[in-house]
Amino acid sequence: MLIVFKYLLTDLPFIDFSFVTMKKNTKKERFFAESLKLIHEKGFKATTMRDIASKLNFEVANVYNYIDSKNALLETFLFGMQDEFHDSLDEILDSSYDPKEKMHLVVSSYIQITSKRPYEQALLVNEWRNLKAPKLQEFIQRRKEYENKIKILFQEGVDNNQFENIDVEIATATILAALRWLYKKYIDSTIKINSLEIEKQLTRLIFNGISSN
Amino acid sequence: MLIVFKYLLTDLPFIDFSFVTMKKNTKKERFFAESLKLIHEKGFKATTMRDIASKLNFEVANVYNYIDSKNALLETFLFGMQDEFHDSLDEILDSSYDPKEKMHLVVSSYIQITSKRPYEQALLVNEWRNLKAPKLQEFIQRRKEYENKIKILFQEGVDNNQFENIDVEIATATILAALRWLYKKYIDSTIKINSLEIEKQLTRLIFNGISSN
DNA sequence: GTCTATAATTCGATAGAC
DNA sequence: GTCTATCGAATTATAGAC
Repeated sequence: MLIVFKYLLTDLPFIDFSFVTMKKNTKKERFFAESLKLIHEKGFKATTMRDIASKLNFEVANVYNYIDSKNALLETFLFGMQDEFHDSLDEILDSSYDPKEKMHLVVSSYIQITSKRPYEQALLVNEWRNLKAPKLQEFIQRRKEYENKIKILFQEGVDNNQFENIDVEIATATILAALRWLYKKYIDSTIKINSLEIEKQLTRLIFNGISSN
Repeated sequence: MLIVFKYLLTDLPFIDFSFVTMKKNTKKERFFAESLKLIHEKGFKATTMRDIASKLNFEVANVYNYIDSKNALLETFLFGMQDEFHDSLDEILDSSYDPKEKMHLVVSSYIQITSKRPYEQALLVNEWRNLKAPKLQEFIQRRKEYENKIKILFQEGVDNNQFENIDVEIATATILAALRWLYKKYIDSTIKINSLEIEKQLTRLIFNGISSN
């Protein structure tokens, strides 16, 4: 069974922090786009304000025209992206689909978001550890809530006999792990990627595994 | 089908860099064990030589009794761990099992190594980006070779009609992603973990997915 | 918005005595 | 092996002129 609910994907709430995919008209948009790429390539800690300034052909002090601090820059990317995933998940869970259909939708929307913001997703996966004291706990807390929602959804599917009776923690961690690597494909690939084909293959892997018959 | 080849797991080549699981008799062993944990918890860049010295209750200069540089410390952990995974994989691939049996063995040995060295595995997954110029390329090259071997193995299984005809890149990335998160469970969990049960569940997820029937 | 200049701190690493 | 002392470099961030 393979169902694609495209209508929902185009209805995803739009949050305006897509500095990469948007046309870089204003200097501010270009600042965030270049910063985002730099942080992805070098890592947050290894990316200095001088690196960013140099990339934009101006001096270090000018960086502070756009942001208050280096950490605020990271927070902007991470929490913006986290909001997007949460809003998308909540919309799916609030629908009347059954657990299996909902899980299909989760996979589908996850791929959709990743395809639109692969660099932000890379930061979400790799750089969240660099958040500072109050923001870090907030981030971890929200991520835990996200994972809990997936756990509950999976458990409903087990109770429903739509999913195999697998340990909920292991299943959830594995499903999310199967989705979290995908940003690499969108960033590294030289050719245009067909997200529908990705969705088909990843869905097959998550729901039916690699074994034939 | 669920086969566990335990004999092979106990035959894994032993590489003596297990600073965590070994009893910490000598000061050197304790130095590496505490450094490893610190780097995992704070991240490599955020962990200072002063942090390490403080943890071991001596002064910064003493750190250099054990290592030549901060980067050499990271290299020790990462390349030691990489060697272990490679040796284990090569031994499996050199056997006469069929592709599906070999893939079972890969999963099994991967879990085995992770369970023995969860902190080293955490560094292997999260901290390799901090390697410097010549070592970084070497690391990436070796990891690419590892992934290529898995790709080839999967393709053999497809040709063999044992695996579904899924895109090799996507399948390989997903299989490895399903294994790479596991170190967290061994580090975070308070209760003793049954690796055989983990193996059973993860194998089921990878080979048959979450769907029932 | 852009620059120069610099403050204030932190970090990796070394020298050299004991 | 352990210590004190310190160097030199790099970093975030700010002040203030244009």
